[in-house]
Amino acid sequence: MATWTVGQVADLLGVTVRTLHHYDQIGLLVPSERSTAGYRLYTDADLARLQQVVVYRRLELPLEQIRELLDRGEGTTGHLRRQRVAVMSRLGELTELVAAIDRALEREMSDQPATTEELKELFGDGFKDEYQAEAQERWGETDAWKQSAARTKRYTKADWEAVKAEMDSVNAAFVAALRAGEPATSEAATAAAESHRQHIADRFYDLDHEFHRGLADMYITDPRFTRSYEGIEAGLAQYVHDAIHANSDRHAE
Amino acid sequence: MATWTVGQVADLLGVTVRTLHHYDQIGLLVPSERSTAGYRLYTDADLARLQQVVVYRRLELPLEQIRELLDRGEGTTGHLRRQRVAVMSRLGELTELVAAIDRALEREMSDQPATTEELKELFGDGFKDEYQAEAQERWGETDAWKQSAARTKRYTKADWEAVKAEMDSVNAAFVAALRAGEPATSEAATAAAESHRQHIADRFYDLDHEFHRGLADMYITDPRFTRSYEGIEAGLAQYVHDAIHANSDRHAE
DNA sequence: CGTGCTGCCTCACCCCGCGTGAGGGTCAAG
DNA sequence: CTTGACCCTCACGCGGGGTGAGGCAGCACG
Repeated sequence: MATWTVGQVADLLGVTVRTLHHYDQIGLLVPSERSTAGYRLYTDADLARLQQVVVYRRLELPLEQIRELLDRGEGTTGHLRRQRVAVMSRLGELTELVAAIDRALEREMSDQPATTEELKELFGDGFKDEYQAEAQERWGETDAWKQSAARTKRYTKADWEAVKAEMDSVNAAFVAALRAGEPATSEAATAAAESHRQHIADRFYDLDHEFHRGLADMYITDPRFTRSYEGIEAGLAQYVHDAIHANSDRHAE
Repeated sequence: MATWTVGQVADLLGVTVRTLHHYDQIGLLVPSERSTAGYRLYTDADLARLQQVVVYRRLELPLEQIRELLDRGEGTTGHLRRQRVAVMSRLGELTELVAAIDRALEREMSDQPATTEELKELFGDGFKDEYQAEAQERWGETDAWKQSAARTKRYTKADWEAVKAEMDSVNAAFVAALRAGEPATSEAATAAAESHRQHIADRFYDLDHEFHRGLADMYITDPRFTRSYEGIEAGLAQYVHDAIHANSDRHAE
């Protein structure tokens, strides 16, 4: 038996028949064959693909993105690595949440009934104050941090807009390279990485190629960075990370 | 200023105005007041409730369930504790997933092309084979495990159905008590716990009150158990856990 | 040969948790 | 007295399917 029908596939991989219909309809998983009666017939290859879909879906990636990922057609390993990064990022978020709950519990225990101000601090969007505090904790003593603080202090609204625009264009370059299927070691990708480095060096703090690597690593280990890159394009965090390392390799020669 | 408008609340807790409208519409969070012009006005208490909603929502509970939970009328601490348990459980699930991905990566690295069978084994529904194997690893040497294996080996399909029916009725008792708002230390809840113990003692292995506590702990630490209880009713895992401990306390006197 | 039964097909509506307008009132500052 | 920024309601859209309805396909049993 070289092919399976919907019901068999459904049992095998733990999805519903309706799901298979849906995936067929949106073109995510079109069975390679049909019987004369119109029955969907899935091959081994189809099953392998479905398996990938199922795993990616566990990460709650939109089906559209899953399709792009799978159609980018790199080995399974690339997908798996990306998945790992994504899940780790979610893990990080939840860990943060636990910490927030603990803080709330502690406060509650000590009978401070938690004012509005504190609420915001505890659960707010978790990016602003909390991040600032943590950033300072992590890098407060470093020269880079001080330099960055000094420079940005006098930035006007217009400056910030320019900064954002520059960053957007760098990101766009990364996305373009990624979509074009260029490897992270390609000219396009490493050029984008170099722009990235220069942008930061211009706007925030001196940044050599070695330090740039550290930043790259953070992009895939800190959930907040990962999330913001993944929000732009699936797999982008990992790609940017790889491209920066590749660029630093080039400049090390 | 004792009340806030939608926009202020939105900024404060990091939700959108539309979300607040929605919550009002479905009765999840109806602002305590309205201005003469019809503006929604949120009080301190409303904010506290919203904060709970926000946290529960991060756990991806359906809004309907969140409403039930909040209307059950327990203190903030109770909610926070439950939330902690739930988040931890989700963390466990994700950790499992990372482990699964790692296994797949390893296999991929060692150039085993991974057949469908193997994939299924790796990612399958994660409850059947995998659980069996793990269970044996954890308890394979214990008397309880051997006893259970010996007894259940000869169970027929009809036996299994009876077992399931018994378990369902015990669970129904827990749910009824929970819904009625009975505390976990109540007669109803501890009686259900006692039935639970006897059911297992009858069907699987001898189970005294001390060992029963161990089982209870597992219900809130092992994500698979947590998930299956939470799937029946939100908050049930914690409730069953508490009821079992309360019951064991009674019998220890 | 019919009669069930299970499994497959398509078509089409429903659900949740909002996002995103459209069209219009409110309120404080200049 | 206008101009924005904010607020209101109403209503449609979307993703990822669930859940029928109505109708063939294929096999077993009598």
